[in-house]
Amino acid sequence: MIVIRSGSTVRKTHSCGELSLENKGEIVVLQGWVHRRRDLGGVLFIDLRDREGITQIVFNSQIYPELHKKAQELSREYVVSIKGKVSERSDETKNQKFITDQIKTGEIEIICEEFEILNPCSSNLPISRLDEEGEKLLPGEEMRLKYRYLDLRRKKMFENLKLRHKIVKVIRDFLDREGFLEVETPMLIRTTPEGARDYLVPSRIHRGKFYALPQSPQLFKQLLMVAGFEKYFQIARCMRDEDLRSDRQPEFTQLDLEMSFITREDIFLVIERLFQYVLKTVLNQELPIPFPRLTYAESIQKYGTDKPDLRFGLQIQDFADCFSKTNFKVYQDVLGSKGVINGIHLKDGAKEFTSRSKLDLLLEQWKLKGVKELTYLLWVGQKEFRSPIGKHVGDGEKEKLVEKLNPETGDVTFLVSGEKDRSLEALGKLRIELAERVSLIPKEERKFHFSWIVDFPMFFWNEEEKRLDPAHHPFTSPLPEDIALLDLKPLECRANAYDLVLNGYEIASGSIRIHQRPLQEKIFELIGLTLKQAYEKFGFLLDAFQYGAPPHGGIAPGIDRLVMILAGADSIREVIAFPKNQSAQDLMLGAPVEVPENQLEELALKVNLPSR
RNA sequence: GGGACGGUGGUGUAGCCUGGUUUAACACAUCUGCCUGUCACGCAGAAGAUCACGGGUUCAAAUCCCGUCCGUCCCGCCA
Repeated sequence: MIVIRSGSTVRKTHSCGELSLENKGEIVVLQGWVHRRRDLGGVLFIDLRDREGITQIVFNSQIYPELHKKAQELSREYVVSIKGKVSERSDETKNQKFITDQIKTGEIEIICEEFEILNPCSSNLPISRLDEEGEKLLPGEEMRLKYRYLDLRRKKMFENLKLRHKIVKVIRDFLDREGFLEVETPMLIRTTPEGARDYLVPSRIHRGKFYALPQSPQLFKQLLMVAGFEKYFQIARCMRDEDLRSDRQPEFTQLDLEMSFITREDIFLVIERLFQYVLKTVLNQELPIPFPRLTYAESIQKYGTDKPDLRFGLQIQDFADCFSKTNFKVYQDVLGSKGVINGIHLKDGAKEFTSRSKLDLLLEQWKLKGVKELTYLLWVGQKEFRSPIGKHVGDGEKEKLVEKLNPETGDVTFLVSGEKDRSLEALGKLRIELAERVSLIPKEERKFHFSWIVDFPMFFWNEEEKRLDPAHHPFTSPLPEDIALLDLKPLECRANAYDLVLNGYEIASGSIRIHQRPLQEKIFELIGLTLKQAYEKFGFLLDAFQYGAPPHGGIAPGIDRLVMILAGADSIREVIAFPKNQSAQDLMLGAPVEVPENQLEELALKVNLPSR
């Protein structure tokens, strides 16, 4: 017989995380999931779980034989309503695991007097262990995503999303107090020529035409500045149809923020204070401000990337001076052709690279990655090293190396020679690999190193299209002192743009915008948009600029990455309730999916798949 | 689009290099029985896998080779 219930007639009086000795003797009702059962024959223990915690329920055959018999039915993940008396556990049977500052349920148990099964659960659960101890037994991500509602029952996932909620709430509280106004901007907008691929939405009313989903609310927030809102923010969803990574999803959330009548210093200060407040409120951690600043050029030179992980040193050093008079043909040629010799000195590297064969293996691996110019010096004394290029290094160079590095036995120096950008990029990646291999980044210890990267170049050269591309976006203003370079050497012109970097992740990007029409027109021209094209695409912005646009600028921190780092997770999927897999599918819903012919007809669309 | 790694009962892994002594092993989950103080309960037992798919090599393929599909990570891409 199927019993249809609209729900139990009784309501829970407490959560599974709040009872303690203070409630001793009370009759309570708990409702939740059967987390685990321990059947000892005459006595049956049920761990009842809800989002707040776990409380032990006891069925005793001597006290309530009928109830004890009926309770045999209870199995994992059954949803039940339990009525019973809060009872103190004897000292030996108290569970210390559930006696903490926040939780006291290990002190007590519920002697069940009545229960109701609100819903049973199939015995073949695709995720067999939902407890914390079972984390190593978790199924692969495919399973977890397909049965996401089960995966989300796990404490870790709930905590991650709770942390996310708190962070977003604290951000809203802070910005509200600072006088920011949250404004919603449209999701159905117009496709833009620049940037990432757009997600398109066909229009039924205007057949053959399409909306695009926003890649960011960029233009709207600038227009809100023109409208005089002065301080705007939004927790905004953004969509970009590009390939995924562990820190990139096709739809993601940004704290979008913009201010008028300010300089970048005002942006820095408000963001620094915001993150200081977030860390204090959410993790009770002190965050010193101001954050360190690096120019883009410095960051590339010292760390080989524009998002350096500052939790450890291992800076890249320039070794050109050591080899300026070398007889080694390879290095002569490199230095003679505007090349560079850079390197990283790893103290006590021999504790990881215990033999030359391990170092040779590393060289092999990097050769496969396309970095042939990597070599090493393994120091076997304060003045002696073993190296594949050992016989090419003369006494003069050796002296300079010793003077520069002051090495000790066991140190390893890694050198990469060649074209500047490529070799620095390689060393930047090597730096991360070395730090991981010698454990310079302690995982348990939550360290958060924020830094600003400033003075980005205005443009990069796009070799395929033979034109300048904006490094940030086309509404970014140049540094005032570099405006003159726009005409002369645009590639040397620096932008008034900045990134915020946290532990090696870019977590925010922003700029002071252009607010004057002639300059905006000039930038469009430089990136290869004719005035006519610019008007077609961005006429509304150029129009707006002629009606009194205030100077303005902003920034957009990525919420998913921020929460991921604060949660100590290694993928943003761990902090998104319903994420997509790497091929951008929702495995739970089975999206994307074909649509019925009549739906396409209404939109005047025809699917034309290439045959293969 | 490219590269690396992986796909073995419901779930996670071992076995694969070096083909046959494996009736495909282990843990978790499931089912049955026993058990009154467990808390990742314990004990005894049972059921459950054409080893992702297709082809090839071989007397013999989970194991070697080729192709396809799927997953994760990375490169490209992400103003």
